Amino acid sequence: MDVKTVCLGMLTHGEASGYDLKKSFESTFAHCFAAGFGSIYPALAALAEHGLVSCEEVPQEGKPDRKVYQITAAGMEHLQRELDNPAPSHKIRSEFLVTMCFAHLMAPEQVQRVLDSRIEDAERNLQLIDEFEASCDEEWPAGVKFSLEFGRAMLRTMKEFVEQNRHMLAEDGETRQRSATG
Amino acid sequence: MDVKTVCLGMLTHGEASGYDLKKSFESTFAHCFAAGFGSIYPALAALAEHGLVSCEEVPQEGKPDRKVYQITAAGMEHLQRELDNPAPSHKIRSEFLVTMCFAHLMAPEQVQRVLDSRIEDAERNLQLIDEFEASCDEEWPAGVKFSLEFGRAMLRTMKEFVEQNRHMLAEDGETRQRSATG
DNA sequence: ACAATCTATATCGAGTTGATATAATCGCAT
DNA sequence: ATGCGATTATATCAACTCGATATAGATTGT
Repeated sequence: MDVKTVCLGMLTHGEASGYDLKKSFESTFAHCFAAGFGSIYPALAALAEHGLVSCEEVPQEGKPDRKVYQITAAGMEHLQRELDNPAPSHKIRSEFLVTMCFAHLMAPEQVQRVLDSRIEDAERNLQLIDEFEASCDEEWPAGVKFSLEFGRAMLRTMKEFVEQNRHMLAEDGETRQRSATG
Repeated sequence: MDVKTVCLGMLTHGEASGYDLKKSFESTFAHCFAAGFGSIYPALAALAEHGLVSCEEVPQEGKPDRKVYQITAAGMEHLQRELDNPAPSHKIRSEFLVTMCFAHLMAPEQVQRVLDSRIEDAERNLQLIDEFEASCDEEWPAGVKFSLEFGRAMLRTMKEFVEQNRHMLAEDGETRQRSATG
């Protein structure tokens, strides 16, 4: 599954422009799948080329034309085939955890800064989910709610884990210097 | 931070070939950072070109030469600068969660298959962490332990969440058909 | 009056993914 | 012994993604 498929899925909620889809990536899907304009626009172009979406160009004075995309019957079929994968992936790419693996090469203050920023990031993302759910109660299908609650549960665990285990990396400035400087 | 930096970090544990590093990506780092040969070999080549690692070609009869890489002083400095990032990222890319967002477009049995496979995947990964920790108690720095325990905590939450909330997606075959077929 | 932010599209280089190719050796079962 | 698959080991390639950058009028805030 790539950005194309996710865009296709988003279009089942109704027609949208690339800009609109970007907003979905930053709200509904923020906790599970990121995509920038550099992926979205080529994806929409490819979908249109294969007849999976149709595009209506809405002229606007001054601004560039607003290109509004709509999923086609062929697109709907394609999406359903993509959703047939029995074991969709769930991947982590964590500079944070890699960094922590090398904590013994870092200044202790830097390690604590990194842990603080991870907690802050988790809190920020929890708040985003809260705000999103508050702003649109009811209208989303159960799966979206499931996905958001999943994200919330993971973020809570992340925050609590860092808070409760940061002492593992709070060196007393003795172990580190020995091994770092020989 | 990219694959280059992670390879550099891995080499602080001692010299290794691209093949050896791949094994690290599949064990110590499996829960936080994936990389295949298509990333690792170009990364090592680029690191060697910039003098951040040195390469010793060990000829082997029949097999291609084994290229053993070692981190240099310049590489060590570079690594430490990379580790200075105060807010390293932690990214999710989840085909699973995207799929669940569109559960209302899927056959109910397929939804349950996907949930089953997610639980199995979590169990498999928890087991991998258990095995890895059992096989090498003591020798890893605290940060690696922290990172592994973090992975374990997240996987446990994932498994429990799916087990306890899958009923949200267990439709009674009534809601779905109405909205799917009109 | 001016700055910042928003709407809106698009491109590009660098980096990554996943598949594929090559080739000898090792363990094991028939 | 012979054959099979797994392991050791490197490498490439097309397709895809990321993050930065460019453009440009409209709106909102100070």
